[in-house]
Amino acid sequence: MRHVAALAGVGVKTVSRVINGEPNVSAATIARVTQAARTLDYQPDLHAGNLRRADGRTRTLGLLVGSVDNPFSGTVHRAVEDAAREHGVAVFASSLDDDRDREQEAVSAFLRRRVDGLILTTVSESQDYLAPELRRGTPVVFVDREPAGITSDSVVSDNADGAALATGHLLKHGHRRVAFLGDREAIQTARERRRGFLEELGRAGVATRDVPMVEGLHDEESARAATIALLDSPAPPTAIFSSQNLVTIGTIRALRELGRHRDIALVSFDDVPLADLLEPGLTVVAQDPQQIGRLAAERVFARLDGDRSPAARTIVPTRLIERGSGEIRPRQEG
Amino acid sequence: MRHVAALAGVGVKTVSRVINGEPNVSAATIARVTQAARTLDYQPDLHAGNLRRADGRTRTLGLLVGSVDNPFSGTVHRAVEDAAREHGVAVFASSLDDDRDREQEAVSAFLRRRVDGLILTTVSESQDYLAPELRRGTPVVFVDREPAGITSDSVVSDNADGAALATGHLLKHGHRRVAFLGDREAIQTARERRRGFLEELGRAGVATRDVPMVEGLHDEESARAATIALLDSPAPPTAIFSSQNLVTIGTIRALRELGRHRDIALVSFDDVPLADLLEPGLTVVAQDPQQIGRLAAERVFARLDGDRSPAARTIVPTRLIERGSGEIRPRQEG
DNA sequence: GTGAAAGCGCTAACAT
DNA sequence: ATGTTAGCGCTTTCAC
Repeated sequence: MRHVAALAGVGVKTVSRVINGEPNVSAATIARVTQAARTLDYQPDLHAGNLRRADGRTRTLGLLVGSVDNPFSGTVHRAVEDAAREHGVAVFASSLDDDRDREQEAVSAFLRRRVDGLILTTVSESQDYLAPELRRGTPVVFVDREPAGITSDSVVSDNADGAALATGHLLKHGHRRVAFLGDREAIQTARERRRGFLEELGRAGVATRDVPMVEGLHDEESARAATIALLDSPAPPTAIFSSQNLVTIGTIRALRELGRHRDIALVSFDDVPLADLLEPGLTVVAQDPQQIGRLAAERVFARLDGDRSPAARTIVPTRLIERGSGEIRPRQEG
Repeated sequence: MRHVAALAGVGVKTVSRVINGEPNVSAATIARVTQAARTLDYQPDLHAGNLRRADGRTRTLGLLVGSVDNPFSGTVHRAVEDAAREHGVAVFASSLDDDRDREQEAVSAFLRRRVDGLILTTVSESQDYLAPELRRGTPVVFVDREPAGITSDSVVSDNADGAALATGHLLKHGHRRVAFLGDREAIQTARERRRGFLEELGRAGVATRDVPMVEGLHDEESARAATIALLDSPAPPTAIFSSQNLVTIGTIRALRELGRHRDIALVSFDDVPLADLLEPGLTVVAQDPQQIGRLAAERVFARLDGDRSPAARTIVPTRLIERGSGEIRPRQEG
């Protein structure tokens, strides 16, 4: 900046004024400074400025998602990016991998870089370590999963409701033996989905001891193995509710291998790419990751703009999409 | 930091030493400072430090990919993140959307934030605007597409070769009328894929005037419409080579709609999720986005570690995966 | 083993 | 309309 000032024959503050579009600079000076900056390929150092700037904003935001190569996360990320771009804000993205250490590490990396706001998917038991940061006024919005041990904004799907929707759909099609393939119990959304599933069965008067449940599934392979074991058991289910997209894919593979994909009903929580092109098409309870990302980002920016209203829990509705697999009726025995 | 120093009853420099794990501090002092930092929830400001630090590294990297919600980009991103994490480096991710303005905007945003290195997918005609930055010593690695108007490292798939592979596969299965569904000509990889396609046809002695080609396809819908028009034409193809994943999906939808998915052969450049679960399975020339991301990141870190070797073009091989759709033979007329 | 002073690139506050 | 001075939170250099 000093060099630019020298070349343009003005003081540094004038350069600063031109760069930041502040008033009270003559057109001629603006031109000279702009020209000098161009000649020297000057790029203002945002961080140096923020050190002194009144609002101390880095125009940077930290985003922690399940994994940047997971389609759900990707859509959330994209929505956040779009909102951030409108505000001239860049986004740091990290993958959680449902690993507590990664969560700590990522948050700490964000904080050391003085992000203006945080959008987080978490796995740790409590996010109370964020309390000091919240007190400092940094907006933190939790996405996909709600926070624990702390109060802050969150944007989540209605997991219990969506699971009930899926379960009810299977019951409506005549199933009584509906299996539940769940993720790890440590994951809040997994517990919510199980709750929705069980409550819906309860309302229908299905004895839960008749309900095959497998939990702790976290990837395709474990889900595939669990499905095979389930169908090989003495009292196999006629329908499956799989509570997460990776699990769903494993389940589909297992059903294909066993040649049962046309007679075992399947509803997935979470949409998967190309679900409509499978045969049968995959019936899902779809979340709306685009909306989740957008609302979370809007929340952050509203907070940064001074919104001091109490922390809010925003619920993004899920939607049942019938594509075939969920409308299969049980063979005879029903 | 001043507060921590005061609380611990030491000078600021000592705090600095403790934070950065520098030698010459007594164990007792380290303990006192660490304790004080914890009590005050002190987070060192990385940027303030970098202002003065000798190497001036922000431990930050800028990544520009097609779109963060595209599976190819997501995998590249994830590989870059993993490599970056090992180096304590955070990554800014942005989406290009094949838009020149976004390219400029993103690069400029990265530069203003003083990233240590850049990993870029580009669309502009020339990246010569990066020359000053390169001279300054910032490592820039181009991924997926090679740079123009500038010399720098790149990591790309062998597009022409992959296209030839796909085309040869179709010819081998008896096809003579193979259609080409291409992306915009402005995109370097699109041109390379077309070249590989045409060269392979040439080697087989197929007259190129018999080759139906549609270019400028950029999304599912345009590809779907193009496929329908193609099959409705007086001399429809018996096989299709689709040169990009979104285009492939549009093509599959069209073939399904027309009920031709079991008699028109299809090979896709780029894998798509669940391609093996479609019926017929989708034959693809798969790229290796994980490898592309990893190699690009390694290149950046090698440069940051002082590697001054000439700019290199790293080619990541593609691989033909037979899954059914590419092995369909032409009906009679062949 | 520790601290004081200077300065990184910038902006705030107050000149002029 | 423009320049000067101080200082943001840190690391450097050098002294103790």
